[in-house]
Amino acid sequence: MAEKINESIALQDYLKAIYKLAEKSDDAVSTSAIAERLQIAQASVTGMVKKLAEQGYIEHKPYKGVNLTTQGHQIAIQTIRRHRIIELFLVEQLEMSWDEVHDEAEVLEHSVSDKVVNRMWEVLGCPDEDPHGSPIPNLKGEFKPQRRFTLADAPVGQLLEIARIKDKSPEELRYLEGLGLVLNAHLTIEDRAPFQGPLLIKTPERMFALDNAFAQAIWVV
Amino acid sequence: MAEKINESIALQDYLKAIYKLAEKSDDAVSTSAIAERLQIAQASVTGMVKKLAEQGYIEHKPYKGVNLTTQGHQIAIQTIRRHRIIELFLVEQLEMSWDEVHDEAEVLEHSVSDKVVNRMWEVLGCPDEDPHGSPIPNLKGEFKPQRRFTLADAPVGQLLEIARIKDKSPEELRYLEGLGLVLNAHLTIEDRAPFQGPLLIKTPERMFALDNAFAQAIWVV
DNA sequence: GAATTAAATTAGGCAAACCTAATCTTTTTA
DNA sequence: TAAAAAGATTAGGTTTGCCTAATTTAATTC
Repeated sequence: MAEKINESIALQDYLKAIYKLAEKSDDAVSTSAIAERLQIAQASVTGMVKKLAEQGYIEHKPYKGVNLTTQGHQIAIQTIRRHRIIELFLVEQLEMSWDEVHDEAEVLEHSVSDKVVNRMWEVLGCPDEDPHGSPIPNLKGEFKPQRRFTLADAPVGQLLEIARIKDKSPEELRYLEGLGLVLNAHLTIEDRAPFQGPLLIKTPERMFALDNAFAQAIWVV
Repeated sequence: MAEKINESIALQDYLKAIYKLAEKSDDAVSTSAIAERLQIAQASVTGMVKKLAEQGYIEHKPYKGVNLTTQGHQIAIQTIRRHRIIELFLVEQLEMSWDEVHDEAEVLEHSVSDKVVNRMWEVLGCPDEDPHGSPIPNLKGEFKPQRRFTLADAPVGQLLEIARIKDKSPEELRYLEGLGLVLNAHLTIEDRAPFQGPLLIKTPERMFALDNAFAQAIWVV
């Protein structure tokens, strides 16, 4: 008899975190990973996970991890959609800077109504990418399919264009910007060291080494 | 030792409600009035009022009522400023309608950062009035002073311009709109019945009677 | 001025989301 | 494979902001 519960802020944050973690590992998501990402105590996550499972947003196998159900997936995607539209709106319409919009959007994604988000989206011209180059799902929660690699997987010696930089801290973003690694910039991978080693990158301006950790965050076409 | 506490949503709602109630009565504000306005049980209001008083946002004389302190006043004004800027932004930039923006703003005023609100304000051209004609305080919380009356107090037989319509429900706003009573519209009071009775109003289009309750919500220049 | 009514307050509780500490499970390692 | 370490869960507690019911204070009215 208990079904349609509060779509609270916490709920959305958990589902979004699980979605993002699942995206990069493919496995069931561990409670500790969620705790780490949301900066919440493990025990609290266990408790919340239990509730979310009871209410049908996720599946939970104790000691094994969690997976989103269709219902949970839908909410996660919609939350991400909101987030990205808000980011883009702040950058394009309010002329805010790339590295300050993430935190704003993190708050607003929970309080802006669908109506307002959709108006923003229309005003922006119904884009399918946000300022980091991340895809924006459409109204039905579908992403526009794209063929992309991270720098860590992309072919050596080929001209590439940066299509996306996954969430990084403002400091890291500024570092990358300093190197000329921004959305739509062009570059070539000259060499890649083995064992997850650094990459040798050439841009129109210069040549430099990039740690593999960063390479995994940069998507190219 | 307990001083700078959470500037929570509830806090802002209470201070704003007290501000608005004080504005129209001049007296200390009763807990029941707050309860009525916020749709919260009286006992809950008493409890909250106690906390707000302890923390220095209001002064509370038990059984007598409350008044804002300078600190509480400041927060109330800033919350109202946010509200009005958001409303205006939604109307002007997102082309939303007059009667749907209030509820949106009611939520967003608590989560939009000062930085974003100020960018909105600049994009709007630093206005000093919102779409209802209500004044928007500037960054320091000062209102631009204005000489205005409600229809209930305005002189008979003189050409008036509507400068403000105080918060009314969407239904009521639509009723007024149907009569041609919108922001900046012109009209004349032909006659006013005694004992808080109805007014006889003439607009360029027609002539009609208006209940005194509505007259008190309409400000004119 | 005593009795009724209205308004405000106290008392005791609840739900959401956290937390810490203690107790399992599971995995790793010697 | 037994012991140690890592990860997950349970148990019990906190804070915020709300609720209902009971009580107290103030204002009205007969």
